[in-house]
Parts: sequence; C-alpha cells; structure tokens
Amino acid sequence: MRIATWNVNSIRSRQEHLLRWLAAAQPDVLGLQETKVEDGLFPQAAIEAAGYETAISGQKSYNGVALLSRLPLEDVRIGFAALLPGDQEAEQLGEQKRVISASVEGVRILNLYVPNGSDLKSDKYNYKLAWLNCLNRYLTVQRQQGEPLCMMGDFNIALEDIDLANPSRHNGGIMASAPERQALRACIGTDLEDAFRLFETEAGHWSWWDYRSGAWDRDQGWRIDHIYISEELQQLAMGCMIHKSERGELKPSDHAPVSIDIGDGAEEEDNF
DNA sequence: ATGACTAGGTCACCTAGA
Repeated sequence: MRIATWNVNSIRSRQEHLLRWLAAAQPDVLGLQETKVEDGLFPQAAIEAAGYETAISGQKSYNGVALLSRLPLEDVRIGFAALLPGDQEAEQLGEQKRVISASVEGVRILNLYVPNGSDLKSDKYNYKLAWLNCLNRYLTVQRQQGEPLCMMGDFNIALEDIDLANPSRHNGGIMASAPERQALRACIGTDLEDAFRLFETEAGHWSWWDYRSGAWDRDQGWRIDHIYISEELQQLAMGCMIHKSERGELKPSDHAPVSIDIGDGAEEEDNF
C-alpha cells in the first residue's frame, strides 16, 4: 500500500498537477492539505473519475484537508472533536479545517494541516502550540483504540536542524523553535517514527521551498511534510520518498508530495 | 531588518502562507 501526503496550496489551482501525479505515482491513499475551498466547490467528480473516493473537510479561502483513496475509506472522522467529545478547545479549534482521518484496510490514516504560527510573538504561534497540545490529547484517545496508525501531513515544523537548509539563519524561529518542536515530539511519543528517517539520516532533503528568493533554484528548503507510523507499520515499511520533481513543474505547489510504501506481509513473502 | 512569490477574495489591494 502506498500512502502519500501533499500540501497542494489550493486544489482548484492544482487540479491538473494532482491528476497527473495520481496517475504517475499511483498512491492508494493521499492526504491533501490547504485545499482552500468549501466542500460544495471541491472538484470531486474529476478525482472520482480517476478512481479515487474522497472524504473532505474544507472551508472558503483557507486551510482545508481531504483524503483520496482507491481503497474503501471507512469510519471517516473530521476534526479533533470527533475523538474528544466535551473538549471545549477541540470544538473551538475545529473552526479551522485541519484534521481528517479514516480507516483504510485496518490502518488509521490521520491527515493533518498544522498551523504555521507566523511569528513567535504572534497570537498565531500560541494557536499553533495549543493546536499541538490538542493533537496530543486526540492521539491519547486514538492510541487507546489500538489501530495501526499513519499520521501524516504538513506539520510546519522542522524537527531537527538537518531538516532545514539554513539552520543558523532560522535558529529558534518559526518552524524551528524549541517549544513547537517539543510539542510535536510529545505527540510522536515513543511509539511513532518519522518514516523518512527510517531510510535517510542525512541532511539536504526538503519537502517545501519558498516561492520567494529563488529558494527552489538554490535548493534552500525545509522538510516540514512528514509521515509518522506506529510499530506494526514500521515492520512493514519498504521505503519513504519525497517527490521532489513535482516542485519543479510549471505553477507548482510550494510543497512536494511525500509517500511511504507499506508491504502487507504477503507481498514480502512473494519477493523472497 | 525587510522583502521576495502565490492564491483567494473583494475587487486592485488586502490577508495568509512558511
């Protein structure tokens, strides 16, 4: 099973990119972030025609997440509140559409668009930290359900200094500050692993390049799009890659897709 | 220290992204 995540920076501006990439990369499940469209205007028909069913949670202009799958999407859950009934903050945070999850072949897929935070001195930064704390409460409930977990999305955090091109310049700033890194590490816990780092330990691998300043041409990026998997899936993980060439297309998203290949056990036996 | 680009929305400058 190939599972992927992609911040498309507007589904309507990226529809042709998306359809081309689905055909080329053949993901079974794809989590999208920043769809930037209310549900009624989501281009569902074109995606279904490509063989993918959809689960969407969008809003006008900002945010918005979706799951696309060519395997059945089961038990779709939208927002933190789905697992945190009575949690006032989960309810509040649900105004921004950043969380969608579904079960696919027994794997719980959690697709996230973590707030950017803007600036350490801004209210948005506090919102980001509160959001991550709420994610932690959500994950406590999710873990109790005992499903293998694949948590992915645009985390807007470079966890380590090797995850950004210019750590000294951005030292402690937004997407690289200690409090947000700690808040994300608390969510990851000891059971989840950053799938990309199971296969690649070196610096120099980015998933986002700023549109400005020729960041793409200079390959000055950040690795802020992640896939975290629980222990059962770590055993079956066969590879994790960043589809960097997507960022070099005409009118690209500023993020590249990231995918993981998970064997089903039977597949591995066939290979040996 | 700031801005650069891109997208959406109300409409030609603004907010927001990261």
